[in-house]
Amino acid sequence: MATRNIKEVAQLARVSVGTVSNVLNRPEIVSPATRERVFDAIKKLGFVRNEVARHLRVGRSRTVGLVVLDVANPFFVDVAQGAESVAEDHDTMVVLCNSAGDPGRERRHLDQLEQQRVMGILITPVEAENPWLEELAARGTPVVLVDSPATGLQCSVAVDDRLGGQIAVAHLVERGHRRVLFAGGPMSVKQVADRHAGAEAAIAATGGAVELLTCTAPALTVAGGRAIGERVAALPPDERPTAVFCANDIMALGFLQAMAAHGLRVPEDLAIIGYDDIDFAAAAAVPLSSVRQPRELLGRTAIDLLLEEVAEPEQHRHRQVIFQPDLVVRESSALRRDP
Amino acid sequence: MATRNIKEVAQLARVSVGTVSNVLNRPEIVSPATRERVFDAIKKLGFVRNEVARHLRVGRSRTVGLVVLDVANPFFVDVAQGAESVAEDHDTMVVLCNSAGDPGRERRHLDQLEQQRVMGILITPVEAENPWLEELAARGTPVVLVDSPATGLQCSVAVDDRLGGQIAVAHLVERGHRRVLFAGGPMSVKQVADRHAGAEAAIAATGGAVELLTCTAPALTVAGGRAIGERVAALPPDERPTAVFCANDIMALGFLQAMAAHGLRVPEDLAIIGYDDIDFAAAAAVPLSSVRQPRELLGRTAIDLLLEEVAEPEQHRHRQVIFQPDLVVRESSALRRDP
DNA sequence: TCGATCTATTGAGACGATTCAAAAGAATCT
DNA sequence: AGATTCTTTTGAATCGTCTCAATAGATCGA
Repeated sequence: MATRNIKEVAQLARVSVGTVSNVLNRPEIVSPATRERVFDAIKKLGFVRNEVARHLRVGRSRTVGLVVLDVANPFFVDVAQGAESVAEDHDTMVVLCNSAGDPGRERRHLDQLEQQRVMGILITPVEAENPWLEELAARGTPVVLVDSPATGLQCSVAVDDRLGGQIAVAHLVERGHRRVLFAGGPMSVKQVADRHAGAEAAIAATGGAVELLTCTAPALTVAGGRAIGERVAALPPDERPTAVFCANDIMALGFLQAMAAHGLRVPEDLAIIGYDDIDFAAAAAVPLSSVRQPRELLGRTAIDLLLEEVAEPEQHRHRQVIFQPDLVVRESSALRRDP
Repeated sequence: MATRNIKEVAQLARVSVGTVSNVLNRPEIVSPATRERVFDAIKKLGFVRNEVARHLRVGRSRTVGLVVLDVANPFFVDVAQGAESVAEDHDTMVVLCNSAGDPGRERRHLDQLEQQRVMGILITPVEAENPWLEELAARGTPVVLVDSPATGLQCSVAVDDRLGGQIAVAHLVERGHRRVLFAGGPMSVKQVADRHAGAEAAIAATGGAVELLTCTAPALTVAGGRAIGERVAALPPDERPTAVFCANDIMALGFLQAMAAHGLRVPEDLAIIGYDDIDFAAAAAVPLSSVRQPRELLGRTAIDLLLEEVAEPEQHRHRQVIFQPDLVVRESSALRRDP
């Protein structure tokens, strides 16, 4: 009930409010005796500094917003943890927002964050083209794109998704598969489109020897993967692909569930490879092959770029950082088959 | 760079700041003509309301903090989603903070949230006894305990963990196991202690026919579960338990990995049951039996209680809501064995 | 003892929005 | 027209903290 303010502390310690503020912010310029007196008063009253007022006055916030596509996807949790580990060292708070792939929710979160005058925003945008984001940046909130390459107007941190798609499918081709399915989500999601493009490139390199099917779910979720799995299981065996490349691991887990439910064996009847290499991939019914991304590093780098921009807004040059993915082969795609 | 304020808008629209504020907050009392003029000015300037100043003046925040034990545990992600779904309807933001089971981190998050003068805090505390939390509440920030029963001084939402532990172990006993291991974490975590107590109760009910071993890891993580699994695998077969009850699902997944790594079959050599029934449990190498908790409901109820307290602080009576867990039997404990 | 320096403390504006009593303007009635 | 009521608009005060120029007090040298 009783939220004390600096004035009450000043009164009790018999000093001016300016002195209390000094004790809080530059204790070294205050004489030890008064400092002690002020600390006592603070403790006695249970005074807690009002960061809202401070922020209003100082004009600079100590929180950054992180807007992710799906908090239920451990990939983003790891990205968030990477970001938070750096933020912590800078006495900064990361607030995690979930757009859940919905542009409306994303927009609402961005509005809120801008209204709160956060120090900056890290975001994995729902849609590649986002004029709203550029306006936001133009109005003065630094934005760093995460897991999505920027066009030069902003900083970004990403992993080469095209390359990732390529090494995934090249691996399946190398294992002897001649009929490969890409199980993805909305192509409007840049990551999906890029991974698909990589897959196509790998197929093209075979000179027509391998066929690529494409099937998309409304969202990159366990349910989405399961739904595609159901459709595949329903196909006559000779039309069925022998391998599937899922746009991410949680879809792959869903796909795997569908296979199990229909008695199809992985990798004997059908090989699976996912994307992200989340921890649960290794613990799946059949340990999943996957394309690994440096998840925490992604988050750490993103906030590094942001802090850099905030520290020196004038001489800051936007940068696009790109990491390389790599392949992790596990049981789900380990089998070599004769074409 | 250019963050406009209400004054600039007022200037451009040739009205007073009071009128701009009215347009923003009670547009109906402003004449249509001026309202239009103000909206135009807002759009032209790209004005975005400064929520910080607003909050300072109004004294009430539109954000609540949610401090969880482990964001990497999908259980808490689901709780968070439940909370957020309700918050959204009240135009409120949920900021998710991860204590990662560390009292220091928890404390720092609480400090920050209090300094930000959040509307309230939902928390799964690291330690059962937490005087700090009570002081915080006494100073005026409403607190609701999540997944941890309160003593009456606060609101809380929990699931009966003792009952959960009991039904889990009773199920194993019923399946014929006579040597059961409880794989837990620090007993200072209330949930762990309660589930363990439930397990003991189920054992006691057998009148000495069944033996309970207990083994704890430093944290309720995949790695923790794997570590305990390693130790179990290293035991001579006749000393090995035939069933294990893990304090949560992610530990169970780790335990399962260790079994697979050492060629022990589940459930033939050893049955496993977890806790939480996270989505990944059903998708595990061997689909996991688990004790299900109403995860989203937990989050929704918690924020309901908080909003209730905030709405009517005077006549609010603290309440302790308790839900019942239930058993989900899957392959990992399906086998009946002869004692 | 009187300045000159240096150190500690003070207190009056900001910061940007909201509120509300009061003023101004419009509309209605006699 | 003048009085009365109703509708709009105004602008000063406020929220809690920080900043910084100004002041007070202490220390030192001559």
